[in-house]
Parts: sequence; structure tokens; C-alpha cells
Amino acid sequence: MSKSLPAVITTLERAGGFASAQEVFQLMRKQGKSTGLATVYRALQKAVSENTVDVLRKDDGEALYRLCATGHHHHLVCTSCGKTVEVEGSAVEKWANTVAKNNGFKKVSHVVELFGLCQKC
Amino acid sequence: MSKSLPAVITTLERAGGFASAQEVFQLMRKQGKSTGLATVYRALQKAVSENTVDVLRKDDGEALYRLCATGHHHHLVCTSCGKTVEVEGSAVEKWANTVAKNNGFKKVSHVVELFGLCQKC
DNA sequence: ATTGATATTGATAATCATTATCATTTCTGG
DNA sequence: CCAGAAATGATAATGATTATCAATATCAAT
Repeated sequence: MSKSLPAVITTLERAGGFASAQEVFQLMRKQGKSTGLATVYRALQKAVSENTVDVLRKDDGEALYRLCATGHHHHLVCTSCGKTVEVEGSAVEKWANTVAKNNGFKKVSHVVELFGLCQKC
Repeated sequence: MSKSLPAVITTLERAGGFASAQEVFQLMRKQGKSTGLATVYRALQKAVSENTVDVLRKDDGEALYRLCATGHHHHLVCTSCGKTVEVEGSAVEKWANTVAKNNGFKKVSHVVELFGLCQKC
């Protein structure tokens, strides 16, 4: 499950490092790369699980994938212009794990997103 | 577009103030309230636009709605049975504000939800 | 009360991203 | 080579959300 991954990642780079699965698929098609939609999804999921790609959701629920340099982090998104800042959150990580343990939960994941208005807006 | 809104909000309250549109719909049905799925969606959207309800997304992209009037707290939700625990998060609050300030953001809000498997599941 | 204009509802169909299937192709080691 | 495993990709299935639209409720003004 890995021959396609590099091509997908490369395409994601060319797209500005930020695109939906569908967009990546379309792009690869236009560039002549024969590929299947399912393969694109598989590659992106793999990349996400390896923390080389980051996923977040548009308002309508569509997933957007983005290359991310460093491990796990969260986002600070401008609700007006969409500008996004990557934010480190090890403090939140610890907090989440503690809370989970205190309540007997396992396999915890968390969703942490910050919204606000950036300087320009 | 408002006769159904109260009923929807009430149901959302009964659900612990935290549920998906589909769940709200099912609940209303079980309680004998005749209603349509589309109406539930419309009511929830209205509520969101009026800031009486808050929306966030599960990992699979499904939208979860939650009352945002009742104090501010977070949730630890079992992804299997749906059991929900309310969690205090002043630590996260502080963190969010600090991060926002450091990046020049104002009017910050945040979405923090924890998911995992509870003891039974 | 009765009309007529307007807004709301809700069943149903349409949309669209994401997943599952599965036959086919491509790799791999022996 | 060759079998077996892994990867691919076309296609179908899933499931949440949205659009459609006829039927119904609301309400102001006569």
C-alpha cells in the first residue's frame, strides 16, 4: 500500500500542500497519472496515520488534507478569511489523557480547534 | 421557520445537550413527535446561526450539535455506546487564550471534544 | 369568519464525499 | 519462473446532508 503514496504526496505539494482528496485525485488525472479514487483515499489515510499529513474539515464536512512538518498539533483558524496557524498543543494532549484515564476511557482521541479573528480581519 | 425550533432544542437538551441531527430526529420520533428530518436540520442550522447551538465534527465528518448556553464545559464521548461525560476544562481555556494572543487573534472560541471507548465497550 | 399571501413543514429524491468490494495487476521471495 | 501476498482501481454501496415541492399552517386585512 505504498507505491501510490509518493505520487499522492507530490501532488498534494503541487496543490500548495492543501487540498481535498477529490482535488488531489482530479489533479493526478490531469497530470496524466492513472490512478483510482480509492487509492488516493488510502494513501492519504496512511499519510495521516503516519503524521506526515494533517486532516481538518471544511464547514460542510469535507476533509481537507495538508502536509504538516511537525507531529501532532492543532489549528487556530480565522473565521473571516480562513487563515490558519498551526499550534502546538502538548499541554492539551496531557490534559486529554488525564481526563480520559480518570473516567476509565481508552483509545482516546481529541478534537481541538481554535477559532477567532486574525489581525487583518 | 420557527415552530419546530423549540421542540428540537428541547430534544437536544434531553439528549444531554449533545447529539447529531440524526439522533435528535430519532429521539423526537420515539417521543411521538411527528417531525421530518429536513425540519430538524433546518432548526439546528437556525440555532447555529443564532449562536444558541454549537456545531463540531466527529472524526468521520458527522456533525454534532450542542447547546452552548449551559455554562462552558467539554465532553468525553464513547464512540461505541455514546455515553457522555461532562468535563471541566479551565486549563484548556487558559491555553486557548494564550495561544490566540500570541498569534494576534481576537474573539477566540474553541472546540474541544474527547472521544474514546468507555469501560463497558 | 373568509379570503389570500406567505411561511413552514415533511416525505421523498438528489447530491456528494467517503468506504467497501472484488477482480485484476503488480510485487516479492524462494 | 512461480505461487502467494500486497496494491491497485473501477464500480457499487453507504450515509449524512441538501434540495424539491406539494400540502398545511399562520396571519393580516377585509
